[in-house]
Amino acid sequence: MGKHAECCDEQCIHQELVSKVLTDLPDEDTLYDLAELFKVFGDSTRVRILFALFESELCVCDLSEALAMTQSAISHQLQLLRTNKLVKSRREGKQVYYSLADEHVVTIIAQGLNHILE
Amino acid sequence: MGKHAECCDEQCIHQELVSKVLTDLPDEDTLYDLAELFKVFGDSTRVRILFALFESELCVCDLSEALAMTQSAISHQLQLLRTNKLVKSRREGKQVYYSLADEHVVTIIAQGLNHILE
DNA sequence: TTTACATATGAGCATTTGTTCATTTGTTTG
DNA sequence: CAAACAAATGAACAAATGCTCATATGTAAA
Repeated sequence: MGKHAECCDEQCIHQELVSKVLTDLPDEDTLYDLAELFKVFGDSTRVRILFALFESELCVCDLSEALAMTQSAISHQLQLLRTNKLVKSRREGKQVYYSLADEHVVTIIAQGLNHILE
Repeated sequence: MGKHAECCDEQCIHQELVSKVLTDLPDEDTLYDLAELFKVFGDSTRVRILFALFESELCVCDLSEALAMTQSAISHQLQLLRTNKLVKSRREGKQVYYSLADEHVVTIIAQGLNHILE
């Protein structure tokens, strides 16, 4: 005990509280996955892509045009969004259409907006 | 038009959709702030700190002990959390107690959990 | 006022991240 | 089949990030 908290004399540590925190903390995997999920929302390019998809499904080219970014940049970000199950894709001929994977995406972004708009 | 979408021949672009997306996209500042907010949640150390504060307010030393990290590392992250108004602090003697700034924090994390737990 | 303790902070460094560029893959049309 | 187009992908590189270490600041007790 006190292994990492050599910063202070342990007399300032509230042991009961710390113990409770330790038992109630989600497991490492959950914490990691949760952080990874939010990391995906933590980039304005990806947020803009998601907002764009609020309207309707769009192909890579549409997104590229709407966000004024290269096809490659958009495509890379779409892969990341897809890996994290925030968007899904559907191929139709030469084009691939992307859309939101589920309603969680909308809810999470709405909560975020709530916070920054105070 | 088509400035950045040299990837494709514009014949694949759905102009009406793209136009609608452009008018409905939030302004740059909002998008940036939103991404910045989620970026804060996008790190497992910070997520762990927030989870710990679900229990009760804790001093830096408690957090350092609970998360098994140095006081400096915790302190740096707390500053970031404070700057983004996710936690607030209260000094009591030599110690500084941190707690969640508001309920949005809980709601946002809950939504994130919902998503990863499918 | 000196000493000790709790926290904050700046600089440095290794790692991660987002974009670009070049190329490849998949699909349709001639 | 070859040619053209839409999208995906790997490598490279600059920028951002999170931690460590050393030190500074703020507070209380001796």
